Amino acid sequence: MSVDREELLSTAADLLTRRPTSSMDDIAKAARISRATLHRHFAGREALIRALEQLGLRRLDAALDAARTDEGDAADAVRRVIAETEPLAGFLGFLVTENQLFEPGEQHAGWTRIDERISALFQRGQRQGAFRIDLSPAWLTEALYALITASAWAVQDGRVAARDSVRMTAELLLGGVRRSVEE
Amino acid sequence: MSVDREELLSTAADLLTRRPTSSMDDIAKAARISRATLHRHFAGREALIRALEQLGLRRLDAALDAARTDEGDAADAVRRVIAETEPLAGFLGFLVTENQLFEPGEQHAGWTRIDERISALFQRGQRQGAFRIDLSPAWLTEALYALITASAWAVQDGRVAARDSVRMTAELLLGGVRRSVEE
DNA sequence: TCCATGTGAGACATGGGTGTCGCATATGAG
DNA sequence: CTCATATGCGACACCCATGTCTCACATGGA
Repeated sequence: MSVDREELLSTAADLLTRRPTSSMDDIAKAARISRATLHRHFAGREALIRALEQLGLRRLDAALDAARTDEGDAADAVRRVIAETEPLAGFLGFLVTENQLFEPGEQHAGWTRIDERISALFQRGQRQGAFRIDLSPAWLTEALYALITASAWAVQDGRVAARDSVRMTAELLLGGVRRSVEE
Repeated sequence: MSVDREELLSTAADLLTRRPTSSMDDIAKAARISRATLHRHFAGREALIRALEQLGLRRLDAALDAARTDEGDAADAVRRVIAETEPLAGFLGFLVTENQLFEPGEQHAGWTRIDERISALFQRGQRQGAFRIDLSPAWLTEALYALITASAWAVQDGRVAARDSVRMTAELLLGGVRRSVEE
């Protein structure tokens, strides 16, 4: 009888990832509940988006845990991060877009922790001599987000094959476009 | 007396880049004209966005011309592209976001010509042996857009210094994160 | 069985943006 | 100067999403 809040959030996330402009009514229909019930669980659209943001943060945190960012070779860790976050890419893209759309220039507190986890990985790579030091960890973190999101959209638009997505993203971020001597 | 259409579009572009959710009234105020006059020049918000898209395409075309994409070393040409498009980055980010928001999965015809110009540059680099061939030109093109936009947002948010923006973007795209032997 | 809780359906008011119109006014060309 | 054109201002209706409410119904536990 009662609605599973987590499942409701997942459904909303899926729908909004595909159609970012979906209304509360659309979301309710997708979850097979009435709009009234949706409002009973989330005070309003604002509250729903906030909850989705928290969901995204939890998922991203879990993905970073699974990627074991502080273990082994830094480059391999970056590859694992990309592989683990790839299923979240579309959803994260929605959150970033939503954020950029309604409060450009501001940054939510919840993301700083995630940023720091990723930034720490790049710093580790720099300390160990595997990564170049003339690119700031903050910029590398931004670039990682951008490439993961771009990859998801490119797959969605059919410009990149889904099976190549992770490799393309990782290889570009790690090695760049220029042909290198090593590897 | 008469309104300069180009100047009006530029003003709208500036405002929407800063505040993507601006209403027609906001745009009219920013251009110091009445909302009625704005509607006399553009049938509606839809038409205005379309016109802004055309403006973006023209500016991007001009930037690619200025970058002389088919001259000299391919890597240098990529650097020039980034340098020339950097002033447009925020505006292009708005267009991409708007597009992704209202018609995800679709691609506008006008962009394919631009895509092909950039893609051709990457292909040239691959043919000349300067660029690696295991990353498709289509993906590299997407990545270029993503990094330029991300760079603009990072600057806007204060996470990257404006003076480092072009270098950071170009260096990451060309060389990647991994420390390389050359250079 | 009885009752509390949660849900569905629909109605309702509200707010904000949009699109259109009429009318007064200012500008520039002839 | 005269007139056509373009603009400003305000009003109006319209649409859509949102938020709230009521009432009836279903479910599950005591």
